[in-house]
Amino acid sequence: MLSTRQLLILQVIIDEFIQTAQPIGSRAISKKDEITFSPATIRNEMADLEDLGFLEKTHSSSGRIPSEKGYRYYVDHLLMPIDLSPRDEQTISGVFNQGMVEFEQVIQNSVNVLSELTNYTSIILGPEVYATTLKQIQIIHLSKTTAVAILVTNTGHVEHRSFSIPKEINPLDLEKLVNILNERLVGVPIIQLPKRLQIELTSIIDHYVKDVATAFKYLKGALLDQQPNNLYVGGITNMLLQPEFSDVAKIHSLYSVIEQEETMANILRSQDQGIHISIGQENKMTEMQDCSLITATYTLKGQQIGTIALLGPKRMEYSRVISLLDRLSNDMTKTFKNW
Amino acid sequence: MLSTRQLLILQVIIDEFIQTAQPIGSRAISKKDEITFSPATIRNEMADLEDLGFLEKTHSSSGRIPSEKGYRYYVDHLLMPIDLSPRDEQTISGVFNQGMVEFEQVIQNSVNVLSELTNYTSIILGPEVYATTLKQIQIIHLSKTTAVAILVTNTGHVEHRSFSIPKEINPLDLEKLVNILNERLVGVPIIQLPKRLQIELTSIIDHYVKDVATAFKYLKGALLDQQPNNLYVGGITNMLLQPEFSDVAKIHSLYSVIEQEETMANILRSQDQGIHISIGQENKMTEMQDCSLITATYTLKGQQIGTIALLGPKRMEYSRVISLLDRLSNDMTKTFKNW
DNA sequence: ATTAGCACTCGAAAGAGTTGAGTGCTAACA
DNA sequence: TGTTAGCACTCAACTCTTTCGAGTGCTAAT
Repeated sequence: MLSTRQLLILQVIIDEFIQTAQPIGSRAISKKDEITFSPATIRNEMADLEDLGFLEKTHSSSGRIPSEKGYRYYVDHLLMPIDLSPRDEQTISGVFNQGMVEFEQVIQNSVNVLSELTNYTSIILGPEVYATTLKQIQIIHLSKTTAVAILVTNTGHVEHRSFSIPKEINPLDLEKLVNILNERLVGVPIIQLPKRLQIELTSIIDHYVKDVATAFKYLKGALLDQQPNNLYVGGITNMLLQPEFSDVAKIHSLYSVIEQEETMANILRSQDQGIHISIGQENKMTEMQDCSLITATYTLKGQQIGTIALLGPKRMEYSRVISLLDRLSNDMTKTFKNW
Repeated sequence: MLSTRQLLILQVIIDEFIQTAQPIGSRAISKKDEITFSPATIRNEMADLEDLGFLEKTHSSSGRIPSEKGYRYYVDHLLMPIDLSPRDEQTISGVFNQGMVEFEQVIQNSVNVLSELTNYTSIILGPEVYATTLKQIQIIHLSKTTAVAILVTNTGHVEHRSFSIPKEINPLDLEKLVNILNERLVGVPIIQLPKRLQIELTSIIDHYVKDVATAFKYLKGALLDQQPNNLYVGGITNMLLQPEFSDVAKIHSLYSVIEQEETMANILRSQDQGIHISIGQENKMTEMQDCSLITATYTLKGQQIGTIALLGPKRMEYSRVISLLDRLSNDMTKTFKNW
């Protein structure tokens, strides 16, 4: 459908625009080494590319900038995977070779390295609760009337929640109860915990061990209203460096979406396995429609347990960013597998 | 030193400027109910106030804006404490009446309510380590080779850290070790932990229980490199709403300071007991010299254990903000005391 | 001591002119 | 027939001027 020459021109324009954020004119294109024809020819081709919807003008006599359709075509057909630069390679290796043994540490480091290397905003959705299972429940008494319940998952994640112990609860009952819970719930996926606690155990405990029923009622409250916040964001201020966000209003609306953890988590959660790119209007959130979002997933035992993403202007360095995300999601997957 | 009339004019100008962020002219001042004299008189007084350094002009024929000296005088002499508005009152009561039992919850809620009510950025330094003591150490095995060490403080704070268990370590030794540690270290202030671990125990363990020495060597590593991050920030994007920060460069430099948790923590840590106000250049960080920082401290057992702060433009609503901080720090102190 | 009056200042907004990087179109060329 | 040189045209960005008005300081009158 597009001639080789048109593809070449489209590629040059997008590559150049990604670097400069400025409209590209025919003369500038003709100066490129790989371009052997004159500005006039280029102008004709550009006019055609514009008619086809791949390019846009900012005003009637301006150079061209890529349209969203242009980016989409570029990403789908023109992008060739590049190897990571030695520097990127080294930085990432450095992070993953330091022998991290904690989930949050891996994620936190990944968020940091991503935003530092790219100057975009990186967002990582932590391991999904349905892939992690309960390792142990512990109760630790802080005082006569307060205690903290600690929940450890197989991924090394620790959730805790303090609660007050009503007078009518016997500390021994509480201990007994925790033992029962551990017996029955260890290995259960976190996501099933509320249900399991609610239905299965309530009846069992009512039957077998009447005396801990009251204790259970209180402990359940403490265990249930966990809402694990597993969204990690890095390099938010990087957006301020992008010329497309020199407008405070834009920044503000974008930040307000990122701040809505629930919304962002849902967006990342709904991503398919592998690498996925949303350009501009392809994003559902209107506030993100000046941006591109590139996501990759990482897995544990073949099951997708989380998503890493980069948010930047539409003129992102797609090929580099894709390589980075690919490398990072693999490294994460590998790291988790080794545990 | 200043006449009543001058004080009145200074007060009107600052009050007005706090609302509008626009220079105030003599005519506008004369329209105020409490002002009974003519613009010409006001102009004379304003010229005097400017000579004394309390007011500034943005250009030679503009109205006046308060200088930093002006704000300082206002804060020191003109501010009268006001009662919280019913709405503020209600919002804060709502937060503190919900029976929170967890340290982090209290702080997180306080940060949120502060930034929501004020539209400034709120920063809270969590309870200082020297005021919190160790409640318990726990080791939970995740797999044959990995475990997570959990550290609970008397404030209900939980720190955790995964580590891998080298082959040469006997799990039983590890357990024995944890028991020993708990026996000896419970009640020790967190800040002394590294020292205690390092010096006192190393020798004791070497003496008494040779077999756990190796285990200790590894566990120590896991316990020592905790750096509790106890800085909570809310409403960072609020700064974008202030007209004095319509410039992206300013925002960026300000954000970069706030992001340096260590720096911010040190600033908050060095605050005196009670409410303290730093206006503009009074702030040490150059990036914050367009801002005012108002801090209040909260206590546990009479000892100052943390700081809450509001960061905003120099034309902050000082009286309201002070009332809010005062109320909030009291509520926090009270809440912690009740536990 | 206060104020009315007036000349003066200066930023902000609006308009005019200039520049230059870009275009589209036409006609000549290989 | 595809390519290119040439040229008129467009428009944002910049600069320069003008106008406007909200403000001032100063002086003289009350």
